[in-house]
Amino acid sequence: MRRMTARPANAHQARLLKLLRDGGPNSRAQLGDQVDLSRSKLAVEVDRLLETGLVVADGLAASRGGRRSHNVRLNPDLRFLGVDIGATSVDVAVTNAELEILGHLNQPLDVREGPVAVFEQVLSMAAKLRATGLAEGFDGAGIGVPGPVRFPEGVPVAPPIMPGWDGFPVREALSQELGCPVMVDNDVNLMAMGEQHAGVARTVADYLCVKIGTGIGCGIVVGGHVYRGTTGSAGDIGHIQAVPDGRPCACGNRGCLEAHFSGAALARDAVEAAQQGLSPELAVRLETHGALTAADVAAAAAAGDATCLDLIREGGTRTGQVIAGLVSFFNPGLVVIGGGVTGLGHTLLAAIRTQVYRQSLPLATGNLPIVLGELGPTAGVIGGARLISDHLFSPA
Amino acid sequence: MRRMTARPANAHQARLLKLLRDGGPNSRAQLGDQVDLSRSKLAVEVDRLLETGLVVADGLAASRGGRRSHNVRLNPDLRFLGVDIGATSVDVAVTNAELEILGHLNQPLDVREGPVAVFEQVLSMAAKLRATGLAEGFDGAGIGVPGPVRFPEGVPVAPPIMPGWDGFPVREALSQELGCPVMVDNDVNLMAMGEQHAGVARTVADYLCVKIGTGIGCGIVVGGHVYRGTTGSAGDIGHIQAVPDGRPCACGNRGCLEAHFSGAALARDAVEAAQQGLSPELAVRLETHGALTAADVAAAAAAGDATCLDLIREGGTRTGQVIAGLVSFFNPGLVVIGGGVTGLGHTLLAAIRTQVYRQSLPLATGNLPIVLGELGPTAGVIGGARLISDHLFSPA
DNA sequence: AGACTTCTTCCACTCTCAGGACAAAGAGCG
DNA sequence: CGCTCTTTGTCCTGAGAGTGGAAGAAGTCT
Repeated sequence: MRRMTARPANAHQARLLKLLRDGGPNSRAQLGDQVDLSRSKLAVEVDRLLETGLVVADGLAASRGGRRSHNVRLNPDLRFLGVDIGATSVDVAVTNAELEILGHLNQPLDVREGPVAVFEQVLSMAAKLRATGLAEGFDGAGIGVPGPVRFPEGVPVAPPIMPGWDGFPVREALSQELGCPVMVDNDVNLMAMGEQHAGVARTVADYLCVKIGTGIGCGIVVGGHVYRGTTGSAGDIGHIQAVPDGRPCACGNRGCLEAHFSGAALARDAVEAAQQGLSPELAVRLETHGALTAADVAAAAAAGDATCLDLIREGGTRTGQVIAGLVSFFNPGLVVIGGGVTGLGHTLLAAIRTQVYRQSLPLATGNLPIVLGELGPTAGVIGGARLISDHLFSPA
Repeated sequence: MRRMTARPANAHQARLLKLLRDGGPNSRAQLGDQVDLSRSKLAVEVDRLLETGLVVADGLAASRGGRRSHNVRLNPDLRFLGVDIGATSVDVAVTNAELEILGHLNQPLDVREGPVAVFEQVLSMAAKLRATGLAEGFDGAGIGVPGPVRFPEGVPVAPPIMPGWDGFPVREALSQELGCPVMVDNDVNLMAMGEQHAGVARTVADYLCVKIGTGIGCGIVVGGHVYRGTTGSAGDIGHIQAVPDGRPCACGNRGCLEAHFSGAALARDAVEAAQQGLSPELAVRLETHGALTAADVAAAAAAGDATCLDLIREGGTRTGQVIAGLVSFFNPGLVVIGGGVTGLGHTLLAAIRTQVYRQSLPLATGNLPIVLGELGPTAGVIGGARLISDHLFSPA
């Protein structure tokens, strides 16, 4: 199939495309209820969208008491690629234009191997998905990388954990390889967009999305839009000081949140605890696997290991301290916790909640839900699809 | 004179009004260079604005090489009132439609005397300004209060330092008394708007404005607009924990920034230092005035008093710690320090800068100016005028 | 079967707006 | 002073956007 290259010609068409993306197949009449255009105008714009091929007819809608309406929907052959490059693994998924995941692959992969190796992997995963018949090509791709990005150009800038990526033209390179438009963003922002599109944050305009993985980051959504900051490093909360004169951090300071709690820090703590004989559970796991990860701590904690529970609680408290400050500052309507360590689940969440509700003022916390992300590993890839669809469904 | 009640009829007119407000008298041709409208369309809209009386003809412009253009400007009889209610004093100023201050009064006043007493004072100050012939009435007023505000209604919500104000319909009451439209906001947000309109922040879209007065607050500007948070308490950074297990704070927690550094805390520290004989300079002042304020500390520090310099430095360091966290999180393009304690000047600024540049990541601080506000006590009242003019110069 | 709803199409009419033509008013130059 | 060139303001026409009414098509419900 030839790929779509059409773009909406005006704001009305863009609006309609987004309604169809978020609401699925819809009748003209239903669309009319949502957009405040005259019937005639609406018909004209829908017809033009049909001409472009972005939208296709989709049979008859159920009657709402009178004549049945003709449904329209986004072209079911449209395909977006969502790519979430993490520090230690990569997710690649194919979605349709309604951002439903049609196929999803996950592979361990060290981002430090550099852009060339990573792209090779990503492209081969994309090819594999294509080979299953899910897609003949892609109409757009949204990529997340674990570091700050100069958003308009889609280029990582000074990413601490991605040696070799600084200044690499990710957007341009992948656009060439995939032959479709590409947008690049921070992985945390992608997760925030994903949870906003299909997860817990569907109804709030201002919220924070804290991702605790190998590192810690925070997606900031203001008025429904991701806020990226002046240089694209907004939300980089891993290096906020959580413990005065605390542990040394890779960044050169001491007491950074990330040094005290993150996937990496937790793994270190777990090994230490195992070696000191504080946790027989962990010691066994260390023996068998040769290494420990956050998942081991989660499993041990689930089995009732006191040391692991303590580790989680202390990490949650540290994280809660930092989040409490952010809540006072930003006064969000929701805080979402996500990322690799969500396996730690409600023990972690409870510790964070306790600390935030204790430290922030009642006016800010009064009606503030703090919840786990709903989408898990799919948040990032859905966010990627959302990112590129927002771009493509805007007037050129 | 009868007060103006006209409002722009569409977005084009609103745009033109704001250009005239920010750029002063302007020729039609110059306006045309800025708004991307055809000459005919522009002429129509300008004519309509002239009809409403919001805009008046203003003679001929200088030639730009051809026929001279007819200037237009905002009606010079328009008057806005800017009111900045602080914890211990109130500022009232009259501006024209270009937000130039025509008259300014300042009086000490304890906000805890309650809304009725404070409004009496404010209204009498406004009357005094009117009596000087600066204004025959007001076309709008912008009010700042030292606490969180439910912005759409203009009502303070649970303000910690304003007993008796909770839920008081400030906007409605003052609108009645003044007989003109009124908008109410947090005093810190007003300062942020003032510095953005006429101060150091004219050219940045995303910045933070930290006001250190009796308390500490932070104005947040995202994309040129003040961000107020879900419940209107965004920027309330005074109760972020700066010192673990630090001093007890009025809010019930320990170690809040405000408990360690603010106008109030500094005064307490100064009295203590004087009584312990650590600072002869302060002791003398305490003797003569019976009390000490931040201004005394500033004066003593300027005279070289080591204890005072230390107090300021330590306070700056605490503040810098918190700001460093906010900078990492928000990645602003500028940080402005203002409020009553700016008298402490560059000693304070240096301490804050040192701490921020040390603790935040280079990507966020790389090109981050941290500067003192330019407008001093006029920032708030200019911000007030700006607030109401933004409202009135928007389509109804 | 008939009355009522809902949806779609068609059409006439209004409004907006851009851009060209032209006149008015100035600058610069010889 | 006269000429040319530039800039500004005004007028006009035509294209396109958009509204709302009317009528027909396709349902439901009694």
